[in-house]
Amino acid sequence: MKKKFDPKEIDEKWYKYWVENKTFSAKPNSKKKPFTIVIPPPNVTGHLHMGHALNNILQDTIIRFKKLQGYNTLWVPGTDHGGIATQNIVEKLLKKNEGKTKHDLGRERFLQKMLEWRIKTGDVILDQLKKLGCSLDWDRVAFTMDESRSKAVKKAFIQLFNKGLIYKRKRLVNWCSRCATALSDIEIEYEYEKSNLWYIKYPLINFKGFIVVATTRPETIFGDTALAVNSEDKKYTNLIGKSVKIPLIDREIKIITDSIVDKSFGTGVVKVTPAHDASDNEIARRNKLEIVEIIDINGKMINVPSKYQGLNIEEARRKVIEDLAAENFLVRIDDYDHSIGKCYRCSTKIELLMSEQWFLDVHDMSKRAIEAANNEKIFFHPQSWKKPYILWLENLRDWCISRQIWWGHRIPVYYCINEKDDRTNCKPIASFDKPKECPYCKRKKFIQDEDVLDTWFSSALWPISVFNWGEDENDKELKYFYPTSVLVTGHEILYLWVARMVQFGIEFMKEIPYDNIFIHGIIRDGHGKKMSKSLANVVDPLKIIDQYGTDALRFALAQAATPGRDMQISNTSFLAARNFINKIWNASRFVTLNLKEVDKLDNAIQPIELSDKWIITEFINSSTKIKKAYEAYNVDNAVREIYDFFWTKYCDWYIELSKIRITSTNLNIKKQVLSILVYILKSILQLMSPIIPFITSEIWQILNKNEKIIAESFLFPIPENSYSKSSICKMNTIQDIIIKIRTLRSEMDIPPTVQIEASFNTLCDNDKIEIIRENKNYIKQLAKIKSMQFYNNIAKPKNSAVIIIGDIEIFLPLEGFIDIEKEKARLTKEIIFTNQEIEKVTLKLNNESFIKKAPETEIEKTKTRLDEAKLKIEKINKSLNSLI
RNA sequence: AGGCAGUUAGCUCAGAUGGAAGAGCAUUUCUCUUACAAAGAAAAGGUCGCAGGUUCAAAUCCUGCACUGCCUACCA
Repeated sequence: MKKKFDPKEIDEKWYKYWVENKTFSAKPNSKKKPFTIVIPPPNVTGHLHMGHALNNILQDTIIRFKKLQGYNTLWVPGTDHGGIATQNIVEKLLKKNEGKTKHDLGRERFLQKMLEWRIKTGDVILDQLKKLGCSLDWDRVAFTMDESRSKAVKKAFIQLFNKGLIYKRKRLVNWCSRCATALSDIEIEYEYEKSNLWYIKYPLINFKGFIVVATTRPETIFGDTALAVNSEDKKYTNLIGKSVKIPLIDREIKIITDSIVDKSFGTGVVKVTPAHDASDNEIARRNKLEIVEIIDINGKMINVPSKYQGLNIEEARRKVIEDLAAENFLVRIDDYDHSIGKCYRCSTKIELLMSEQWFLDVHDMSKRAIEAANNEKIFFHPQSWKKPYILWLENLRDWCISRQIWWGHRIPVYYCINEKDDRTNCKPIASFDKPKECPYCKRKKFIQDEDVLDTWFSSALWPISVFNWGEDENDKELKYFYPTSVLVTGHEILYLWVARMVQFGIEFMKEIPYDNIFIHGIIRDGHGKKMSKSLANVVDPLKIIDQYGTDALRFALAQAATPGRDMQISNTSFLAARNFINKIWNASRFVTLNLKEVDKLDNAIQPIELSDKWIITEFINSSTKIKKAYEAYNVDNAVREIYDFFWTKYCDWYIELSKIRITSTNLNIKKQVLSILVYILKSILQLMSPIIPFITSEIWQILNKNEKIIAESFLFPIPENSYSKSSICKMNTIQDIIIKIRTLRSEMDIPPTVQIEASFNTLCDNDKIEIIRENKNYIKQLAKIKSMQFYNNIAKPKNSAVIIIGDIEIFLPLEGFIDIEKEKARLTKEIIFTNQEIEKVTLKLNNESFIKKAPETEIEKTKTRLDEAKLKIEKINKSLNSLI
């Protein structure tokens, strides 16, 4: 083994091996249970960021662990075409490079450009996933717009269409004028913005005076079709049913009532603009109001006086305010902050406007998706996400699935057209290809709907489309691998994606797409800020890999990933992880170096000494915890347990103690301890391998030479432990003594190189002293003790320090080192500390209720504490007296 | 406005079923002891956000409050 661990070389070597040997390819096998994950497909434009790294490392860890357990595991890779986001990028490039817009090229040539670009840029992110070590089955790379996935989309659409669940209707939709497309409700991000409330007079008709309305959107007065007040608002009771004139245009509208109106906001009067506001639209529906559109899809004013016609919203607002003020309609302007919807892809302000769009009726699907969670067919990890999921589904409105962009799955709906190329009145037809003949009018000419589907429509089909549902519903692979086992995702796409997959899974497969939903947190930087390009606080995982190695990155992320909690991650986390990886390397090096000197090891382990039994017992306990943690997707707990066991138990104690036998000239003794060193190392390597596959693969291979690689091995069974509790107890006694001697040495400034003597004194021999006698080599080795003597009831030798453990006194004669004053101070401190303990425990024991109500074991424990403390005080006092 | 999470050592975080406060990093002191100075040994550091309550016993359970973050929402 090399002295220095070089991750780069090892990472590359092992990934290449896995790919070449198809280590992670899976086929249906009726004799084995499947465990399946489909990757949340990253966008084709994507570059690996920390969020991806975390998400995929967690998936990889889970799937690798399941493989060790003997499951037929499959992890399906793929990418998403990414709709608007991707089109935006290519549009920008087109503008920059050729100065053209997509319209200059036309739909077909623009799509051609997109495809060219896609081929050129390729699936960069998939290559980056390889760098992370992801155990994906690379023979199955899927893309949401490839042939099979496209078939699935069409098939799903047609089925829903024919069921009457997809319909086209003119409705109020969220509109991004920059992307020139409709967006679904959840594609909007709200941001607080400083704005104003403008108070505008609406003159009453047939009466004197006016009514004042507060609004954030003065430019929309042209679209008002009513004013609304709350019927319980006494201020306005006598105005209900009266009419007012809209300022600047003098159109007449009525004052109506609606319960939605908040008496206490503004003046308690709402101007109702049904074409451009969601709640106003509701009011209009309830009150059968007219709808006047005044903003078009380009964000320009329409149906307004010519001086405003064609202005954009900002301009129109400025002008309207100016004119209102000039004509004395403006009463007051208040500062007002409110949240404004913005496009989640380009941050343009969203306009609400009337537009004809395709909608999917989600009523029944939502109901079934809610049932699945309520009936515990789907488990959330952590559970707290179940409620938001259900709440969201309960309030879900029909999904606007059409987008007015070009990049995506074109809606497979065809309209028959007449000789003049105008649409006929025949019902549109949904079909895979252009129909041959209209079933209604027998015409043979058709045009296809111009719109494409929301990206998330194809994403929602992902768990079934990757198994070729589009081509064959009875596909062998679909039958075997679906439903998948777990979905691993961040909470930001719970609604956008997860809930919809459940809906579609139940709709098309009659079965949920996965049994478990594992939701992890978002990664923040060292200061708790969300990582974003604008804040320039993005940490590039590839850079971390470069700096510290892939395993270090993986380890740090896995450790931070407490389910459902956002996490801060900074350079020190990676540094600490790198140090641990390094520790694994060095400890393994110690084992392999010594292995060289013996020819062959027996496979069977022979625990002989206390430390052997102890480490095996500790390993059994730890490995049980680690497995449990993996099973529950608590990867962070697994990491912690691994870290603790390996570093503080295996390295700090067992390896150190093993050196006594390792250096023995008796080869059998050496082999005996080596067999256990190797056994534990191999076992813990297996348990580590899901998190840090590279270094564990390498060391495993060095230890095993011609055996199967670690990724293809099966977890060792947990050995039986007949010596469990006592070995831990005994070892703890020894450790306690060693630590206390070390502490004393440190306090007395005795250099580590100086060996000292120790006398153990008791009133009578007991179990403890027996254990110490049996394992005195351990104390000698780790506490640097030259020789140990055992006495019954002797006085403290002169110039010696004392350590008290139960009824045992350890005298350390420290000629030349001991500083009497220092020792006095030390013992006095001990006394104070112990007295506090006595006080606390006595108080507890004097409490009658405690004696009466606490369980027996607890009382016993407390009594023992008191006895020990009293004994200790007595002995310390004796020592202190002898010092004087 | 509602919902959900968080508040534990200087920093980042662990702490099922209530029974003596834990880790890593940073700090201090020793040590190149034959795997490892990216290390070893040791020390210091906490009225577990605040206020009540339940209990013999609360970081842990309950209630209220404060602050932070996220999500949802029709406040014009």
